[in-house]
Amino acid sequence: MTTQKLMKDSYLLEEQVGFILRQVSQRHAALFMARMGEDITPMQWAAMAKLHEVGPTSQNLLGRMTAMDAATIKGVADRLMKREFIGTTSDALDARRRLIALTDEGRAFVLKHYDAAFEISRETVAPLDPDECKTFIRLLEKLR
Amino acid sequence: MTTQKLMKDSYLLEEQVGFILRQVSQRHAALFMARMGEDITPMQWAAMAKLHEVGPTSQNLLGRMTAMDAATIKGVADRLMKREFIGTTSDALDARRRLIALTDEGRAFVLKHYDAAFEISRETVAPLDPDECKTFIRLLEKLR
DNA sequence: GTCAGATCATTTGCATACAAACAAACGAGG
DNA sequence: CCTCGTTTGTTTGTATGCAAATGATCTGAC
Repeated sequence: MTTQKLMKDSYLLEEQVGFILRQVSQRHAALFMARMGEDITPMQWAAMAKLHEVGPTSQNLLGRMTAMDAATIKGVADRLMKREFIGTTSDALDARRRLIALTDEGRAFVLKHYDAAFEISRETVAPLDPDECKTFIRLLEKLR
Repeated sequence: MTTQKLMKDSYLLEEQVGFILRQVSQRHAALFMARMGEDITPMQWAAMAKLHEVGPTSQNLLGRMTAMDAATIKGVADRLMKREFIGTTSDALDARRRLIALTDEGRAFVLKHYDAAFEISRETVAPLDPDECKTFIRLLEKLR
């Protein structure tokens, strides 16, 4: 008889999935900053890319589509508004809503940075070969 | 002759690895909050777990070991100090350094929450079967 | 020994994040 | 038509997260 199974492994921070996730996110953010950091932040880009994808929407809905809560999307929208990348219109059907839409300048910005955005995604998974990449994305999607 | 390869896929936010990474991190944070949110934040836990692992260290070094920059670890350390989970001693060999160490209360806190911390890591990868989990961790580590 | 370059800790400024609380407006059921 | 339970947008407060600048200190090359 040994003490097998009675002894638990130590809790090593480096081995915890949450910690590794954080480091990978940090690396992704660094890649983003290197390519587009002069021009825009990751969250502001996400909001504009989604707006470009789906067209005008309410602020809260845009937040839900970009995984930002109401308080967070408010700040992001305010900063995009200040730069005149987006504009608002009142909704005739719902007095609470403000429709958010890309301005011409905002649309031009998205198109100009389209390739860089693709490249950031590619760089992020560059350490993986194509098969590994497919597997990784598939498993990652199961965890969201 | 067709136009194959001339047409690029659209940039869909949902498909970008950075966006999925963010959602998985959000889910992990939610699991953390559900289990330990009343007691501590993820970053404060990371700092204490690392201190428990390696013993007393300087603030900057602790930051490096927990993937926090100097400004971030400062705030985390201040809040842990206020709760008296950690304490500081001056370093006889280097007047710039302040050695940070767990207090008895801090050490007791870590031990008390050890199991919950393990459980959070397990829950995070629960949607994967054991083989998938091994593969996922292995690939994730290649991206950090 | 001294001095330039590195390290440690701190501070400021800006940009997320999210819980909690609110007022205004909507919508369905009675 | 009224009311109760949502939804929308906003604000406040706390906690990261990181760039950049600063002052104090250390360290290695000369």
